[in-house]
Amino acid sequence: MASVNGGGRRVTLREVARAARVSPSTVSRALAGNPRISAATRARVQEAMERLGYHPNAIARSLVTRSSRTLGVVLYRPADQAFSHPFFAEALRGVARVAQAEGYSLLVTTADTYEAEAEQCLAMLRERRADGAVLLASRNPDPLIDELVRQRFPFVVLGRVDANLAVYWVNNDNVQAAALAVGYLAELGHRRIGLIGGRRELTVTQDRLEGFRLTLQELGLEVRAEWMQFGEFSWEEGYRSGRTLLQSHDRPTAIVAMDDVLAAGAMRAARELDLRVPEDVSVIGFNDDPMAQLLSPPLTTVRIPARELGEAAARQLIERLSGRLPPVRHVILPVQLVVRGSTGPAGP
Amino acid sequence: MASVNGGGRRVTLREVARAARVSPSTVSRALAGNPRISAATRARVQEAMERLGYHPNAIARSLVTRSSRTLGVVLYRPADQAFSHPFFAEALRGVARVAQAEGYSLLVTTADTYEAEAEQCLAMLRERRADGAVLLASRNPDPLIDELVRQRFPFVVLGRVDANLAVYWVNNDNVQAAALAVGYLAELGHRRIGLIGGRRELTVTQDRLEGFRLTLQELGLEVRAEWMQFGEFSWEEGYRSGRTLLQSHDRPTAIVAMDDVLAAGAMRAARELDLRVPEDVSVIGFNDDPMAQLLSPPLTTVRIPARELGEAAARQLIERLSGRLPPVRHVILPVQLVVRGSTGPAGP
DNA sequence: CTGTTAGCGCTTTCAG
DNA sequence: CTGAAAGCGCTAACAG
Repeated sequence: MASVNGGGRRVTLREVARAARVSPSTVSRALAGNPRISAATRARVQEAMERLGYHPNAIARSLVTRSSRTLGVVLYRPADQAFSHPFFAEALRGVARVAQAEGYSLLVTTADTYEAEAEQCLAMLRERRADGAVLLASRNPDPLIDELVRQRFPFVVLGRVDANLAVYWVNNDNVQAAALAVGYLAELGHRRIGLIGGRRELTVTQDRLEGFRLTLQELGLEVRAEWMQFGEFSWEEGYRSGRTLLQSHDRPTAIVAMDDVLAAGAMRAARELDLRVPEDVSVIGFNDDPMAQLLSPPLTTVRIPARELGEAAARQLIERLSGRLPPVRHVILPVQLVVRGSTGPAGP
Repeated sequence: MASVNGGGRRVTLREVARAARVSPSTVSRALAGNPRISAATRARVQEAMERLGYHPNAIARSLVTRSSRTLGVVLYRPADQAFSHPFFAEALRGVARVAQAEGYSLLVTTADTYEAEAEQCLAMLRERRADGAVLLASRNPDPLIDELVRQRFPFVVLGRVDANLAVYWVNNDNVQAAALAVGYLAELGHRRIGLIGGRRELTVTQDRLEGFRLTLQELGLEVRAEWMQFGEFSWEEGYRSGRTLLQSHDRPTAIVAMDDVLAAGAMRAARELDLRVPEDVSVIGFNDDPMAQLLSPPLTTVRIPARELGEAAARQLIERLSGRLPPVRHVILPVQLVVRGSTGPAGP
């Protein structure tokens, strides 16, 4: 952490050049590690840089290279709780890790509405603040994605995208993930299975819903509208939905919650209604948030590799930016059923 | 989301000027809302900008204004779990909200070690990628803070800072917060009180530890080294520490965990050892993470206003950057005891 | 191997 | 009220 220049004026490349008695371009080359430069001059330049406490101005460099080496991250936050949601936090961590390893910075945008979010994301790219973007979710339809495609901005989506669009995305098979959950509950003997879902415009909700319905139908089980509730990905919504499902006369014996946070809310609702988990009602979540094992009973869940998804997204985006178009445009990561204590055999 | 220019080349201010038959400076003035410009020309320029789909290049602007209108956020992450920790997530959300409202972007850095974190933070500022930084935690001693002061970079710390340094910070009174927790447990009749703390180099740990000890001494209660455990702010550490404390022969009847995540781990340890909470052991946490109310029993905790702290930090930094030095350099936000089910009277 | 010459796209005096 | 000129700090041909 050695430093020299004490606060005020910054040292410029020009001054280093003067001090080292070379031209600016030579300093620039030394900076870039250009091999076409003699060991002697390189040393002189190095010495001058250190003596003067020089640090290159990234803004100036960006202006000429037309690259900020910055990745924009867009958090869709319909409920104004994006950072706090464990899934997004983990995904973000994955993005951050890869970005950092590749020498990229992260510019994070947030907004209160989808429209504002979209506008900010576009502004970030148009104004050259970021070289590309990773969208931490997708909806269907998604005007932002259409616009990004039209403007030919580089971006990667964490989620599903209309197959007609030539867009990079990373995802897990959410249809199959939901099938896994339903299949497991059916194996345990459950025949009345309820659902607590996220916002219907999100592709993740749509896909898991499809997996849910298809599997119920395949197994010859009932798909009842009043056993399905949708809302924000918050525990309050899970709680509200849980109460609704569990208070109905003909209540389900098992609940598939599309998110561990929703599942936690549902479990709380069950407790308040004096229903035991899993004896009276089984609950299964998605994600395998760290919190899942801390609930009592510990939550059975379909593990979604959030961090890995974020890492894969960042990696794809960076490869795309560096011109190496990866051979595949899509990455699908596997999910895994994690059985814990919140699920059990159906009652008689 | 209207757009014209289709992907490739970007429209520059110069081209707008040409199209509107004015000079570049006039376009620049129109952009800045400069009043010294006639309504007619302004309209012509506006029209040209829209017709060509012009968007100013933030990088070029930054180069000349010497400001990126970007705030750097530094996440200290000794345990490589910063994003995922509810407290940091909430604080970050507060920072993001204010930044966005004031037209600032957020550049987030992460690293695996404290040293790397510090280096990246300095680089961010030296290279002019960010105008200032908010540090989401503080340690004592903290070489990064010393260096930032020496380099006269604008920054705000969320935490306590050596009183000799003229540094902006926002914090809560952690000594008092811990006193609140211990006082409450003592009121319930507990006389053997254990502690699960975070890393000892963090000021938050140091302050809460001081409040813990002082209050025990004032109340004439024992301060036993073997009743105090320290580690990362992770539930695994809370679990490990909880087991250690609760397995000792002469175990405490109450535990102060310096963080809800630690408390959750401790409660899990209690459950595994067949100790009931709160009948056999009371547990109290800090923060009031959303998760706190989902645990069973719901967690008693000292609420720390994480989001408000983040907001205050961002606000201070922005005021500092805009030259309006706020009258106070420090902000202290109040905490609040939230009593739930994890604490109860001491056994006989 | 090194220097010279032009900019990157914008803002900002300074004249008019 | 508007334009001309001069950079912000750096990189990148193109010569030598």
